[in-house]
Amino acid sequence: MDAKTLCLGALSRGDASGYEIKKAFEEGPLSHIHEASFGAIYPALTELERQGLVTGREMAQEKRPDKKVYALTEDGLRALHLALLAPPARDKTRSDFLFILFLGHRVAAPRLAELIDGRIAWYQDCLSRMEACDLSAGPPGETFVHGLGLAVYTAARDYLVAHRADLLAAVAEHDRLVAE
Amino acid sequence: MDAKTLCLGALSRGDASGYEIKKAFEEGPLSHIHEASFGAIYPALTELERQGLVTGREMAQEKRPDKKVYALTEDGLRALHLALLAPPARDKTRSDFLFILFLGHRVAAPRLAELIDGRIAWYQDCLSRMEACDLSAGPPGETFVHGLGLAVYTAARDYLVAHRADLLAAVAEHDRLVAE
DNA sequence: CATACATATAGCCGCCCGATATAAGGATGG
DNA sequence: CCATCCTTATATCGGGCGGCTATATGTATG
Repeated sequence: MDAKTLCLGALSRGDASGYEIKKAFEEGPLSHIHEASFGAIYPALTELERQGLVTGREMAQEKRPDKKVYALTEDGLRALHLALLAPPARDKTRSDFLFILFLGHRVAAPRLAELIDGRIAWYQDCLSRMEACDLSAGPPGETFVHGLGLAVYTAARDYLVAHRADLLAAVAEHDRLVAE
Repeated sequence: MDAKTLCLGALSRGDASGYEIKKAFEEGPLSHIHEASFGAIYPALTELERQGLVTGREMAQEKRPDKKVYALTEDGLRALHLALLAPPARDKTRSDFLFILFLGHRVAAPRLAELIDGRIAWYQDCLSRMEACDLSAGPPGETFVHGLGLAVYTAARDYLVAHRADLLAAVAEHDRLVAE
């Protein structure tokens, strides 16, 4: 999915500004689903407006800078539906955390412990916020993905908690053997 | 992690060619951990060799094109260790599948069913291959990440199987209400 | 025998990301 | 009370990357 399609998708949930679209991908309902940066969002919105797939209107605000709010047009909704019918690209994961863990025997055990504990805390925090969300009145797709996220993050958190000590012991042992 | 660090990490497991490094990220032990393309790998290896972090040697092959095999130098190992100590960037996920599911009420139920069934089959296949791998003799980090992957993919597969019918029914119902 | 895939390397171009820039307002600490 | 940092808001730029094309040899398939 390119940045324009991601913006169309975000706008299909309701009118939003570039800043709000970024927030949706960064910490909102679309986080952990796809990525969209300011460097991609603003040019995409400009191009979508030029193509007539969205319309933008200036909105004055008090105590905050004015913002430009975008809305999907009929053409934009059609373009989104077409994009959703295209075969999805395979998922792509870029995890420095997993990469470091994978090479964990090259990292001091205390540092590994710190990373794992940080990740456990991050999962706890995510899960708390997700469990605090009531999506029962939302569209079924959003509810489904929310539940899937809960299941996956719970499994990951539980695995880290259950195997944390084993990994640290194994890394310490591995270091000991290598030192011999 | 940039492409050079990813290559250093891959080479820390053993000497390899650019093609083999790509394979490690595409379908090998590093798949689902990070991404590395040919467009990034070959320039990275060239630069790493120029910086003295790796050395490359031509290797003739029978019935196959000759290949260039790279090996880490001492400097390269040091550079890798430094990179592993840097704070990891946050994980990034780009999933067209989740994006389409999230907007699932905009997709025909039969198409959604097809996508979910395809994803269930994909998880089954991944899990079978992962369960067939015996990593007990491998470095502890690799074993840990392998176990984490198993746990996460099992949870995801189980959730899709358990909630598949509910989602399709909810989407059909959502379509019915929208049509009224 | 033509086509497709695997193995192998390389380069190119467009897209994207992270950073910087600008600006107004609130929060925090000295 | 002021400096600094954060939030909100938009925009742009340069470097890195990905996907594609290119070339080449060998095997597999229809």
